[in-house]
Amino acid sequence: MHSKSYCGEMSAYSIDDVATLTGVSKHALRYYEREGLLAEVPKAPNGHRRYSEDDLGWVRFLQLLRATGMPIREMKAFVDLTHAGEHTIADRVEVLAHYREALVTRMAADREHLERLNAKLDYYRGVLAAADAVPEDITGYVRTDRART
Amino acid sequence: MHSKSYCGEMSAYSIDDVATLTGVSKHALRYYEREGLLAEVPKAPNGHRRYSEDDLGWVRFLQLLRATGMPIREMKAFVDLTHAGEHTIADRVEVLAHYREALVTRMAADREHLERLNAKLDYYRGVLAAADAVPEDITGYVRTDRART
DNA sequence: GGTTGACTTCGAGCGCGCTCGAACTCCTAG
DNA sequence: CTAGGAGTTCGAGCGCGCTCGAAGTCAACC
Repeated sequence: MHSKSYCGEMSAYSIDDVATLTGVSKHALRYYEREGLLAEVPKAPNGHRRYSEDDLGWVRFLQLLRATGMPIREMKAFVDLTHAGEHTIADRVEVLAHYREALVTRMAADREHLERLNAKLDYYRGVLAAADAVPEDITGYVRTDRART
Repeated sequence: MHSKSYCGEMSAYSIDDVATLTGVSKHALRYYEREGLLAEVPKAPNGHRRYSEDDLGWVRFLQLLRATGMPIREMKAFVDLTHAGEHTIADRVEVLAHYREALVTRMAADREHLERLNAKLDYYRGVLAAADAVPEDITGYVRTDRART
C-alpha cells in the first residue's frame, strides 16, 4: 500500500489500496462508480483514482447495504436520496428499516435452516454410529434413508 | 388441490400441488428434475407427473439445501451420493457439515450487519429528532452526514 | 529508447438459477 | 364437435452482479 500523501497530511488511496482494504474488487469499484453508487472519485493528474478516507468509508457502507440484500438498483436510489440532501432522511430511514426487516426475517429463517441441517446431520451420525457398532450386517435388516424432512 | 387417490390409500400430488405446497415454481420443479436433483418422478398414464409423499419431502429437503447456500451443482453431487448408497454417508456428512459451517459464518456476519444497520438507523433518527426539536435553523450550523461507517 | 507495470475506458461476456413461451397432448364439459 | 384447461417437452432468454480483456496512457527504471 503506497498511500503517498497527496496534500500534506491528507491520506489518499489507490484503487488497489481500496480493493485490498475492503475486499471489493477493482473491477467492482469501477463498476460501482459507473453505476453512480460512488459519485465522482477524484483523479490524480495521471488519471488514476485517488480515494479519500470518506470514499473508503462510503465503500464500506455500500458493502453493508449489499450485505443486507439490497440490490444495486435500490442502492442507487438510496445514494440519490443521500445526494438530494437532509430533507430525504425520513425516506432513507424508511428504506433502511425495510431492509432491516428483511434481514431480521432472513436471520430467523437461517436459524430454522440451521436446526434442520443439524437434525439431518444428527440422523446421519446416528447411522454411522450404528454402523460402527455393528460393522458386519448380522441382522440382514437394511435401513432405508427416511430422514428426508 | 385435487389429490385424487391414484392407488387406494396412496396420496399423489400434481405438479401444481407441489408448487403450491412448497413454494417452488412448477418451472423450477421441472428444472430440478432435468438437472437430476429429483430423480424420475413417475408419470400418470396421461403423462402428468404424480409426486409421492416422499417426493414432496425430497423437494423440501432440496429447498433446505438451497437455503443453506448450496449451489445446484453441489446439490446434484449430493443427490448422486445419496443414490450411490449407504457407504457414502460419511461423505454426505462432510458436505453438509461444510455448508453448516458456512451458514453459521453467514449468520454471524448477518448479526454484525444488523448491528451496523441499527447504528445507522439510530444516527438518522437522532438527526430527525434534532430537526423536530429545532424546526427552524436558528444556529446556522449545518450538520453534515458523517455516519458513513 | 525500450520495457515494465499500474492504471485508464469501453463494451462484451459469463455464471447462476431460474423463467418463459411456443407447440403439443390429453381430458372434460357444454 | 368444439373449446378450455392443465399438463407435457424443448430450447431460448433474462436479470443480476459482476468479470474480463483489449487497447490505450502515463511514469519510472535500465
